[in-house]
Parts: sequence; structure tokens; C-alpha cells
Amino acid sequence: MVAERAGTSIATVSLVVNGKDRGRVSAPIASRVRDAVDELGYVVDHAASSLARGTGDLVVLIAPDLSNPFFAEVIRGVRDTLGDRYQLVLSVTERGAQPSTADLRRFERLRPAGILVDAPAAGESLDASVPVVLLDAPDAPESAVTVDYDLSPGIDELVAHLREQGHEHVVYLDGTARVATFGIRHRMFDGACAAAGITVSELGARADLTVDAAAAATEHAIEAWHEDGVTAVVAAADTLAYGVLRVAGAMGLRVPEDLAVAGFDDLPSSSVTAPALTSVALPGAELGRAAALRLLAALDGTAVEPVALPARLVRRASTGG
Amino acid sequence: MVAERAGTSIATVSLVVNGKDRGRVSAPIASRVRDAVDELGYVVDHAASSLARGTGDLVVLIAPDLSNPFFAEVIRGVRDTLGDRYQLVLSVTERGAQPSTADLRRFERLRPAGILVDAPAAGESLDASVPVVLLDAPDAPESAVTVDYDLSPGIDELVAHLREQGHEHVVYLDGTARVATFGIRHRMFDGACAAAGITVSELGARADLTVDAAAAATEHAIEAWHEDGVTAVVAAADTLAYGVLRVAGAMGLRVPEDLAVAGFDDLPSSSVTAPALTSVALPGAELGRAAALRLLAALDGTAVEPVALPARLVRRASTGG
DNA sequence: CTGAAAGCGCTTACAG
DNA sequence: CTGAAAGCGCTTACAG
Repeated sequence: MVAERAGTSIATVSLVVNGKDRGRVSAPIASRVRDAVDELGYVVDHAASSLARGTGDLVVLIAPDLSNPFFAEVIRGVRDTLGDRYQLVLSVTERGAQPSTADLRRFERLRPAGILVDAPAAGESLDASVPVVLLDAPDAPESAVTVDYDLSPGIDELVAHLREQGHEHVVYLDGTARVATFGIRHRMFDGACAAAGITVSELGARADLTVDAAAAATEHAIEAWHEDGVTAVVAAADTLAYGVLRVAGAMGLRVPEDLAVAGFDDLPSSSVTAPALTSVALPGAELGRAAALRLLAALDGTAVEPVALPARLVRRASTGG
Repeated sequence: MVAERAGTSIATVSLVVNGKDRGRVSAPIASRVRDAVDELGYVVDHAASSLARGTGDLVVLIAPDLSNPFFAEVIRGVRDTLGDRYQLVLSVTERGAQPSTADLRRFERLRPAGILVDAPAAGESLDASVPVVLLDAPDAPESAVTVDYDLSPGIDELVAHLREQGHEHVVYLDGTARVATFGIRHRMFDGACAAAGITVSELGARADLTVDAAAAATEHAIEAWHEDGVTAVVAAADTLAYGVLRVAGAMGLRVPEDLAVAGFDDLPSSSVTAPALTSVALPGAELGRAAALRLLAALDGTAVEPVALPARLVRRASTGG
């Protein structure tokens, strides 16, 4: 520990550096230490520090592949809320994979202060030796600390809107990811359609969460959809809906006259697609913010109550909205 | 170290766990240790391990705000190349800020094996006590290990294409970020226009890298652009171009007839905008892959040569392409 | 082939 | 108010 050049002991330096010097170290010595620290550009070693105290100041956020810009929003929300008492690091899973218990284990080694897991794989236990908060994990056990969306207002609005526009037979384009929230979106959508007197085609397809994959799936199915009398397709994510739009455009179909399209997420780019996309808005930054607040509370030992952020519909041209 | 329940010493366990047991530990003991490890779910403590050996297996990638989906591609490239000998963690700067030397310092504490810095702030020294490779840092000093784009083919194609389409007076919409690559895009574009006999309007604007900010900047300037006789706008990034498209659409301008638009990056969503966007494609995943390879080489002590990935133009409807 | 011991750079009771 | 010492969980020469 180089900074003992201040002419004092290692212990005293540690106290000053960690701001625990109030009433323990005299002012002149403390400032002498601070000067030495500045001059030498000293910075406490994270490994040694977290070994000694058993835990560090890292917060790790485990998220699925970032190609969905939705996660960028979540991350921003977490970042902005965490402040600089904690250092946020991110880990992304492999493309198409969801965060799992194995990922959690890998990061427990780092002795983080806490772990945030976004859109975890369904049916994982996801417990750890440090505080964990789960984002967008509607199937999590009661005991888990979670932050979720309340999808029903958004989905109800969407289905009511489709009904108003005269749609009676629609199809659902699902994601392939094994995430609970996708299952719920699908089920709630089916339920809302049944209640509204809209039938959902048996010809539902699924695709990876990329524009290309969705376009391929759409190309494969669109003929059959047409023959089945489908007039609207609802996609589990905006990126999927983009693929539908691309294929419809390439085939010369008019949206929404020949085929209406809607998605989930309301990504920033959804206002500039051709045509602009109707979408169930899922406020990512707010999800991140709420999750970070709950982690902070858990770290402070404060009680936390469950959160469900309401989703709402954003109507745009792709459904004649 | 719980795993000494295998009935052997701590040192032996350490050897086995780290795979350094060849010719040092007998087979029966080694397998007894491995069984114990499995049973107890033991996992070596990262802090203690990196303290003891002076460095860990973490690779940190410092990137600017992820709202630009371009970075998701870069990250994917890095991830896929790094393999599982190293553990990748990401850090993102605050919105609008570029990675700086201060960020590097904050992560040196973690004793990573190496650090990757994407789109660093211009004019920073960015040296560290561990191997560092810079991505998209065309102004970096000679001594730095870097992976860059060679923009000239893409920009030359873009300008030639605009010329072919009859444009003679265009405007440039720059980003506000203090990143070297933006400066270079702008300069190269100006140079190519001059060479091709296209004049660049004095009314160039700049905006944060978001659709909203670009839309606001465009709204503010578009009237003046029109009076100035501008027929095309080239934006420093696709996200900026989306903002231009949105405003043009809202004003009832036809793209490209009334105003042509082009960007940089070729994001996945650029094929589905209204109209589809012409863009200088910057392959993000390849940038990430190249950077990871160079870091791996540096860690192995292998020599590495500079890399510059060529950019190329993707013509779409927004320029009549 | 195996184990006892030192040391990585800190933090935190505990004496003085 | 200040310092000497133990200990955090590992790794790695070094003896045996």
C-alpha cells in the first residue's frame, strides 16, 4: 500500500479512503493522507477490498442478447438509478439464450453487492447468496423479488382497437425465446380476443427476435394466413413486427388495408417504420429504474413491495390507428 | 476452502481445480477432489483468486450508451469470439458520454485480464496497466492497439451515388458526441463532395444520437435547408436519419423526390423505415470480433497487426437507390 | 506425488 | 486518536 508515504499506518489510510475517519483520525493526518492519495493516483484494489470485507460494490445486470433495443432502455434506467455508490456491470447471454441459474453462479464469484436478472429463462430457481431482483419474470416464485409489467390494460386496448377496426380473424406471431413474459402475452392476447369475439388463427408462427427471422417466418406463412382469412397480425415484439412489415411491403400488400400489423415494446424506431407501427408500449427505462430501486432497498435492508408497471397501447398507422 | 473434505490439502485442490494437476497430482486423488467439488457445488472465489495471482479472467468492454443498436452488434462479436476462457462484462457510460480514461481507471481496480474500449472520447490517453484495445478510435496514438473502419470506400460510393441521382447541394447532420469517428465521417464526406462537385450547405446541424433529438433538430432547420436549395441530407448515423425521415413524413415531403436521406451504420431496422434507408454499412459484429481477436493475441503474447474494416454503401429507396 | 507456509492488498476489531 | 495484527480465500514456490 504505497500511500503510507503519508507517514502514517496502513490502517489509517484505509479508514480515510473509506470515509470512516470521522472521529477516528485527526484532521491534519486525514488531509495528509488525502493529498498522498491524490498525488500517487492511488485507487483501492477491488479484489483485496472485497475479499477482506466479504462483498464488493459491484452490481451485475444479466440480460439476454442486446439486439433488442428494448434492453438498452432497461439498462439506462438501472444505470441512472444506481448512482455511483455501486458500479454497474452488464453481462449478456448468448444470442437467443435467456439468463439462467448457471449465469447467476458465474457472477456470484465476483462477490457483487447484488444481481439483477432481466427476462430470465422460465422455470429456473434463480436464487443466490446475494440479493437478486428479477425483471420481467412473471412466473417467478412468490419468494422472489420481482418487477413486472401489468400487460392487461395494453392488451385489452389493443384487442378493442382491432375490433373497432373491423378485424374478426387475426394471427399471432410469437417469439421463440423461452421467456415467461412471451407465454403470458400470448395467453392474454388469446383470452382478450375470445372475450371480444375475435378468433385467433391456428396458423400462428414463431421466430427468433430479429427482423430477418421474422421476415423469413412471415414469408413462409403469409400465403396461408391470407387463405385463412386473417386480416391482422399481432407480433410478440416490435422487432418481429418489422419483419412482417418488410415482407408485406415487398409483396405489395397495403398496411393496414390488406393486412394490419401490431407489436409489443414500442421501440423508438417504431414511429418511423413504413407505416408507423401500433404497439403495446412497455416502458423499459421505468422497468430498470424500479428494479434498481428495489435492489437498493434490499441492500439497505428496507422493505420492498411488488411492482407491476402498466402497459398501454400506442396507436399508429399500421392498424389504421 | 470447503472442498478439502476430499481428504487432501488445500494446495492440491487448487491445483486440480485450475487444471494444473498433470504430473503433479495422482489420478485417484484428483478424481476424489473433482467429486467433492461437484457435490459441494464449489466454485473458486474470484476476488481471492485474482488477488493471489495478480490478475483475473474478466474482460471488460466499455461502450457508450447502448441506445444505438450498433453497439449490440459489436458486443455480440466480442462475446462470440472471446469464448469461455474469459468472462466478458460490459460497462456503459452515461447517456451521451464517451468512454474516458476515468472509466478505464474504475475498471482497472477489478484486475481484469484486458479491457476493450469502444468509441472512446477524442483526445484521451487511455492507457492502463492491463492490455487495452480500442475500437473505432481513429485518432488514437500510434502506440495504441486499435481496430477501426476504413470509411473511404463507403463514403466515396455514397457521394458518387448522390451525384448520379442529380444532387448538387446537400447538407450534413452531425452527431453531438465528441467521438473521433464522427469528425472523420464529416471531414471525409466534405472532401468527397468537393471532389465530386457537390457543395455542402453551411446550414449543417447536429443532434444527440436519438430519433427524437434528430427530429427536433430537423424540424428546426428544414425550412432553411429548403430555402438554401438542399436536395439531400446525409446523417452521421442511421438513428439521426430516422429523425429526418419522421419529420419529412410528418410534413408531407416525399423521400427521395423532395428530399433524399442517407445515414451511417446500416442498422437492422434501416430496411424497414419509410422509405427504406440508404446507409454506409459499418459491420459492428466484425468490429467486435476483430477487437476480441486482438485482445486474445495480446494476452497470449502474440504479435498483432492493425486492422481497418472496409465500409460499403447499401443503396435503398431513401435516395432513389 | 503431496503438504505446510508465505503472500496477494485490503479491512476491522483490538490494544495502546 | 493511532498502529500492530489477524484474517478474507486463494495460488505458488518450496520442502519433504
